[in-house]
Amino acid sequence: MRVRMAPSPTGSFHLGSARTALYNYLFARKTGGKFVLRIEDTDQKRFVEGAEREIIDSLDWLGISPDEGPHLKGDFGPYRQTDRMKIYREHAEILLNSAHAFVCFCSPERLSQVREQQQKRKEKPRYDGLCRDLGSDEVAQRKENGERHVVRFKMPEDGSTSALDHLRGEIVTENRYLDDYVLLKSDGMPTYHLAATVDDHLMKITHVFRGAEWLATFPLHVQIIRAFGWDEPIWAHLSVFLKPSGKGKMSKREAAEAIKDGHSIFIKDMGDLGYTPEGVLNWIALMGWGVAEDDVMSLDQMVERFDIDNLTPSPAGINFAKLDHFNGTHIRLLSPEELATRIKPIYIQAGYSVDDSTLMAIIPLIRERLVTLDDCLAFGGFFFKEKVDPVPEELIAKKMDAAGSAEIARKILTILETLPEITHASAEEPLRALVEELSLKPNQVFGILRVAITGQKVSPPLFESMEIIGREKVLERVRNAIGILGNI
RNA sequence: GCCCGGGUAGACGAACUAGGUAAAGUCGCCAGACUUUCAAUCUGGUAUAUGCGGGUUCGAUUCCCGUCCCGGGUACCA
Repeated sequence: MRVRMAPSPTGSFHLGSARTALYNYLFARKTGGKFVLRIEDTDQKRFVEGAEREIIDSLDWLGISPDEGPHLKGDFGPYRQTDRMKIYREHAEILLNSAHAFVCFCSPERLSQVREQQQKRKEKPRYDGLCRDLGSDEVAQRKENGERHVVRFKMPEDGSTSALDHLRGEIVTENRYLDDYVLLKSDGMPTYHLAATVDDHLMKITHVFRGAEWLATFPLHVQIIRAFGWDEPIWAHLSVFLKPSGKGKMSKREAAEAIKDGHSIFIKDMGDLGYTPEGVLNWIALMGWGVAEDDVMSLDQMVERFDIDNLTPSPAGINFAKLDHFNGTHIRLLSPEELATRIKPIYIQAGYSVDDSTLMAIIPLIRERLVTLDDCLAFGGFFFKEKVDPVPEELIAKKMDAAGSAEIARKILTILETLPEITHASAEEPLRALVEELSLKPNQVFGILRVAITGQKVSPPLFESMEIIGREKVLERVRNAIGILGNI
């Protein structure tokens, strides 16, 4: 089995493309086949520099790299369509010779005029067939004269085209609704329709999983393949992604705004936002794939369970809450060592100097609190700081004033100073005794201490944290807090 | 306008493509347990709905007709 992902380098690699790639990858692995990356760069106007690099990088980041592609070896190259121009011209020639295509000299101006008139008459705009039956002599002559021309597919005028989509079944379209689509543009470049069908055949693609936006020209592609007399691949048109509400597609503006909430539909942003490849993969896998149970899956598990019969044709709303869920779940599935190597760069980038033993020590304290990897800053940044800067007001316990809180802090200090070592085991008992003695809520006493030690109201468990921070710094931070409370 | 898809709780999706009890499971949300904050974990709850209206049928998410909504196409873009 051979499958392919054929993006055009015209913009950022997004969720939809990623899922198409994933399904292709899963199918290839499942069947022991090959996953091919082909760059469809025939549209020079929309070409974006660096987009191909981003596609490859995104695939690598996700861990679903292709087996063949422009950056890899392979027996079916070249894998970039602009490097295959000769092939397309030859194949256009074949269709011309078999009368499945014709040369068309109509100017864009004439075509838009025709369209206008058709629309005025409430007809469907389509090519009016002026050049459909030009004699070969005339064609040769006009070409000789240097007239600009394209090659169009000669769509049968009668009958209908039946195409089989694996997810939807038979899709029947009457040929009179189909157009004489352009195959070769006047600049010599092929259109998608020619290039993709030719390449899929030459690259021996057996299954085409592509976006549902191709459904409209699906009959055309089937027609082209039949005109060549080739075997068809199995087709599956994957549903589109909708905005979170499930109503309508996400606009460019909405996509840009998602970033402000820490979300993105672009794979290149995922790492920076603290998402893991495992989480993202699991998330997109389940948009359009009905998995009955145990839906937390590793890539290997997905390969094992993937089945194109379980794919759904209906559109799926993008649900970022679910991404958070899968991300957190996969973070907790990581080994402590693996998690450490992933968050270490985040601390370093934030300017902390990180020693590995402290890092390993805090992993058990923060791992189940992380939704995204960069949450490690919020939950564990204070471990690596020389000193913390509590917000004065936050040091004041509930239902108490600054003086009262300072008083408690002093009592805490006294207790901690008597301890030769501050550990979970040694500190908990005396501090709880203090809570009893003052008849306060644990929350009040520990709250003061928490803010003093960590500089924040929400943190990993207190006693374990103090143990890691060490006696010296703990005492210093408590004294500092007492000072702050005294100045309020 | 026309053509082609899609429409099951707030979201994803089950109910195997011969019409036979519709909503399993996941996320979210709410509550409880645990508790030192936040989580994690466990338990319970939440949502009466097959877009809508007809028809065929003993019986319709499934078949037929009409209609609405969403998406794609209607390009020398992919």
